[in-house]
Amino acid sequence: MQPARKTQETAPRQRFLDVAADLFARNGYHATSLRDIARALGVTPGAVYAHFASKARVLLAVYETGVGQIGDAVDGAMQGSTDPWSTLERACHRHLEAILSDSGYARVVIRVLPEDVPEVAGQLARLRAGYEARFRTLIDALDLAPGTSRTLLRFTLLGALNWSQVWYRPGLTAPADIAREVVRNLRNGAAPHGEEHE
Amino acid sequence: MQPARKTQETAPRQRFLDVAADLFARNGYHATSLRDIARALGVTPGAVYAHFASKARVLLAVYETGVGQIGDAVDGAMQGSTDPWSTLERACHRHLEAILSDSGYARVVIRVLPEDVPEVAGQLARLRAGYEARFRTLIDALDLAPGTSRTLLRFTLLGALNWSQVWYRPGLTAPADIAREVVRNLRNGAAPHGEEHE
DNA sequence: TTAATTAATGAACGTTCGTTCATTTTTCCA
DNA sequence: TGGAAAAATGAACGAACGTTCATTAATTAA
Repeated sequence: MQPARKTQETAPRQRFLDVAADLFARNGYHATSLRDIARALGVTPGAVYAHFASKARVLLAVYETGVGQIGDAVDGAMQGSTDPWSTLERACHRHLEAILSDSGYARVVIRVLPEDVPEVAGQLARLRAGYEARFRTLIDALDLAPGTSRTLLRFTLLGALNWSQVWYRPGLTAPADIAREVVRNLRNGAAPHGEEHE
Repeated sequence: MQPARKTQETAPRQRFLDVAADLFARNGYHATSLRDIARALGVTPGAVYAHFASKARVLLAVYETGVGQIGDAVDGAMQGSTDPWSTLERACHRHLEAILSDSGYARVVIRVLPEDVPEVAGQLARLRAGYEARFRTLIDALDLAPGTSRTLLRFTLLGALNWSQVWYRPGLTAPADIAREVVRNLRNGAAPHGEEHE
């Protein structure tokens, strides 16, 4: 018989990742030291190296989990086919919830830019791109006015959503409401309906 | 006779600011050391302190210039009254040109977040807010569909514009084209005209 | 219970950081 | 041209950084 999966194999590693995700999300990568992470766990700085080869690898592991979390959330919004705009709105809702949540994992993916950490920049960028591909799919499914650039629409949407990390404070408009209005504006415009300029 | 304005009074200080703006914009605040700045000028680290009290003060000075540059650019777009949407588009065009330009000053204002530098966070935030007030004015002048949140529209627009720092590469769509399409999408929507969902 | 494996220690390493300061060099105006 | 003011030097400071490693403690499997 195969030995049962080792119990709690990843438990201590997990604890490191949890606090690293939180600190990276809250203070950024460069402003967070390994000593900060160790201190938050009541542990010595050297302990990190029993689980990770370097600080950059810690970030990479956080990124992987973060992309997984937010990717799963958006995937959940994509299945169960209603019309493409509603699907997009649901995906935006999930995306916002993730990047504004208490969990640091997803927040790190938006807050820390790949080029901030050259040692793993390529891998971070690939993870990010893999996630964002979902929005390419979502937008490809839309019926758009002729001449509309889907690429620019994607960037516009992601920018509008991700920038919320800069201004959002809990207690303001809920993520669901933000998603609804952003998508509505991008779909039908904020100008009064019926008005068209020549 | 008043003494002529001291010739080049600000010349050396200016040179420090120029390279600091460039490095802060390119690599971020924490990833840029005073030694990097000094090295780029062929000068000793201590030389910085003949002009600035601390690294944070260097950033603050860069921020002030940056907010001034981008503010002037947008102010220029706001006078000469055409219709409010065209004015907004021109302002977005200027905003994009500034934050994607070769000059680091304006880029720093978008790239470096106030809370990244606690020593001067309040002052940075105030400078930022003073600049962004222009967009409040611009959006207040728009005729909008009932129920549209002007605040959220402003955040959406600024997010869409500012996020371009993450994806924009020279040679892609020009700032003028980006501004035109972003504003068009937010005004009339990306969906085919005439289509409305129930 | 014991042996092997995993986790963490604690001290230190070399480096870099922001910063200080007495001294020297450069610049500018009278 | 001389003297004041501005600018930069160069060496050093203490602190913090990421990282290493022989050693000890804790956990797990047989």
